[in-house]
Amino acid sequence: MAWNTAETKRRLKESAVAEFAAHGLGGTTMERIARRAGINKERLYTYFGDKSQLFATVLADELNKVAAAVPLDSLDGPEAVAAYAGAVYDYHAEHPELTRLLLWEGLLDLPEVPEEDSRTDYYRTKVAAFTRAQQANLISADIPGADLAFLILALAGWWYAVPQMSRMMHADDPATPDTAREALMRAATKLATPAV
Amino acid sequence: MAWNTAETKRRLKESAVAEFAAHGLGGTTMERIARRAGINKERLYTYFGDKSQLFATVLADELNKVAAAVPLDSLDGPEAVAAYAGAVYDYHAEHPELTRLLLWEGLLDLPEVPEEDSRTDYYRTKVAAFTRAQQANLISADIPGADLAFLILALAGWWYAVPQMSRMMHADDPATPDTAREALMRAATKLATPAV
DNA sequence: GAGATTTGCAACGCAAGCGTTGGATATGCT
DNA sequence: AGCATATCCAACGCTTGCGTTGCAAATCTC
Repeated sequence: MAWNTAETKRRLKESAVAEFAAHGLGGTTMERIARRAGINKERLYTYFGDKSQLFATVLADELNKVAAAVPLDSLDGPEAVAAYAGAVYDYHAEHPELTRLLLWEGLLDLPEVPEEDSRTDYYRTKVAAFTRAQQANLISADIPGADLAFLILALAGWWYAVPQMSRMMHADDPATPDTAREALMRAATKLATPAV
Repeated sequence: MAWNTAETKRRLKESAVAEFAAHGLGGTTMERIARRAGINKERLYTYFGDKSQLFATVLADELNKVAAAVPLDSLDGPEAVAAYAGAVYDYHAEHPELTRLLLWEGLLDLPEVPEEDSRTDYYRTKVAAFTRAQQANLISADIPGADLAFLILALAGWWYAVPQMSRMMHADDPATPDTAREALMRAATKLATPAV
């Protein structure tokens, strides 16, 4: 069997993403990352350094993807904002590991956020799309662009951050992914619609 | 010195809340909980069982508080909804540990949510306040009450769930607690105002 | 194809942290 | 006072999991 370092690294990182997303930094063991990948534990150390370095690497690589995630060029009205919110929601549904990594990063309160610069750039383009649409009077301007963009992401992400709260609040009439998505899009539309 | 079991238990639990909130289940050690409380580790085991039982106990006790947290009797209009959102935001600011416990609980994805019944009751009263206000035509009814209530909490909580995202999105014009609160209240008002 | 280099792994040393035990000190009961 | 019981803790055993080492197999170099 031919050497294939790149593939080995890829498999280890893929496995690390899954384990860290599922159990966090503290709950994950190097042993299990290696076993899941079907590769010896020692490879992790030679390729990625110790556990916290591996975690930082995984965060850096994967969370750039989250920031870049859903494309957003221009917003021509409240409906486009709602469509964006829906797309973000769908992205979370398709990539639960990345969402969880993002939340774990928030809880860990790291002094330095990995890849902060490039991620900031990605977010900046999203915010710019909102402010541009506001200046063109296409969507409501009574909430600052950065805040509006952030709150739209809040509406889409909260379902995944505290699923147990959703369950308890919808005890009498359970939320399905569809009803949640529908509510979210209506809310996004309202936030983006100018007040009369 | 007289025996004071109750006080000892209270101090241990207080310490456990702080440690679990700061480091999560995996990142917390029983040793440190005990040391922070100035009490021997063994007490934890006789009083609360093992680590995961202690964690469950802490969650059960503290998260009931979160659910009950901000009183909400009746909502007489969109401004009242905004005031409620602001109060929830303030509560998060004053009790960051409890917010973090809530988020950790969400990430752990426990099969059974501790104290689910009583917490559900608390949430039910919040949702009821929203649906009642909707039926009385005091606030917008185009988003189902439970979803609206849930999304209001999303707006207030997201800042604490992903502070790093807030920082990156506000890179050009940093958010302060005040601007965040202001944006949140405007958003809440918009969500609660009937469409024209 | 001999030697150097790289990739891989089983087995190990060692530290951290969980949970326990044996005994000391304080309180309650008679 | 004397016996029983409850509270407390220092010290310990033992498991888990981090990070390493020594060696084998595969690939590259000349």
